[in-house]
Amino acid sequence: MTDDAPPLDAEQLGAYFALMEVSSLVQHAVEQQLRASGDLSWVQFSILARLADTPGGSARMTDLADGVVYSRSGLTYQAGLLDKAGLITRRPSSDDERSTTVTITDEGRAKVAAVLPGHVDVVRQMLLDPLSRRDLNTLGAVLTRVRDHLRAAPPRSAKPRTRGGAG
Amino acid sequence: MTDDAPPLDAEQLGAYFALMEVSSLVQHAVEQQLRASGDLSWVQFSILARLADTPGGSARMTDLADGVVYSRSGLTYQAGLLDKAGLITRRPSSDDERSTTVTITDEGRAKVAAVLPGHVDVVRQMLLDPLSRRDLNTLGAVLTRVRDHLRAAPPRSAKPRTRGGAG
DNA sequence: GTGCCATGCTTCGAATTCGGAGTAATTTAG
DNA sequence: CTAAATTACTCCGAATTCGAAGCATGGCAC
Repeated sequence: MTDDAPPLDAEQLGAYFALMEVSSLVQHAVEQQLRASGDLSWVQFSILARLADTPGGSARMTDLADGVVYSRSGLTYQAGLLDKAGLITRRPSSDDERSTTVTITDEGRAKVAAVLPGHVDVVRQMLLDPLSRRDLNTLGAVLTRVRDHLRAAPPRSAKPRTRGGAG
Repeated sequence: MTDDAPPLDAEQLGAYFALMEVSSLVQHAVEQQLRASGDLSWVQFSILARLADTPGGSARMTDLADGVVYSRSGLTYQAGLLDKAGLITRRPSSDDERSTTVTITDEGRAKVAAVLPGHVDVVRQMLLDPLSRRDLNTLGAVLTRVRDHLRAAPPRSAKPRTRGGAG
């Protein structure tokens, strides 16, 4: 077991709880707005936005799943919904037959364009408004560093693909 | 409608995305750890932790729901699970008969104590390690300001309690 | 005291999520 | 080239989540 796990002090706890609460609140509000303005969930919007931001408007399922923190099966489900709604198309990748290439449709782009202003509004109102430009830069810098750290050393997804060599 | 919603610039987008991704990653990892070490979900842990931190170890459902960003029905469900597991007890409040007072049991406290070290470990490893003390303070301060702002002007939970006479 | 609305919680049905099993295709080893 | 391992995705069942409706209690007006 853990021999010594010194508790977190007030500052650490405060930062942790504030992070979780703020992100929860923001995500909840964004989800409501997205649902009301375009019948989209947060995940669906994330998928569409990511596709819209990609040069060809296409990506493989895996790339999508990596970008969005999401299970593969959940992504399949949502992609099915999006497909049925005509916002994306799916077809086997030409390069790898086992891979599915997802492409955003014009209707999908229109949907993103339609909900984006409201989305931005909510984010601005909830997250950006109370922050000075300086605070914003700092927040971005700090969180980016954390994210890079997480990507470099994921505690759960660490899949040493060559289990034998270096440990 | 939104007449003009100027898009977010790179810094704003970066901060927003980084916030959502980091919190998602951290929550996911914490959830895995909690599940593995004590068969608890994040919400269940939040409930227990909040109760354990309360003087009498008790709280009303409403207070719990306010603290955790959660629907009432979801809280009822989780409280039922926690009750069945013997980690909390529920009984009608002596003050308000319609209110349910939730109290953490000794077993509940033991559970919290059991999973806390691992929980702290994960948080430290994922969030705290890559941050300097200075960064941590800044992060906490900035996020706290955002949270206060959100609590002061909730865009969705705004519940004008005097509905204007009409019913 | 009686009637009416607000509040607190639970139940219900529908939708979403996850992990694991299953299928198909690519890569690697010999 | 053939067999085994790996990778990519989908299907399935179980668990969790939410919003709306329902039930009971409390506060208030009269």
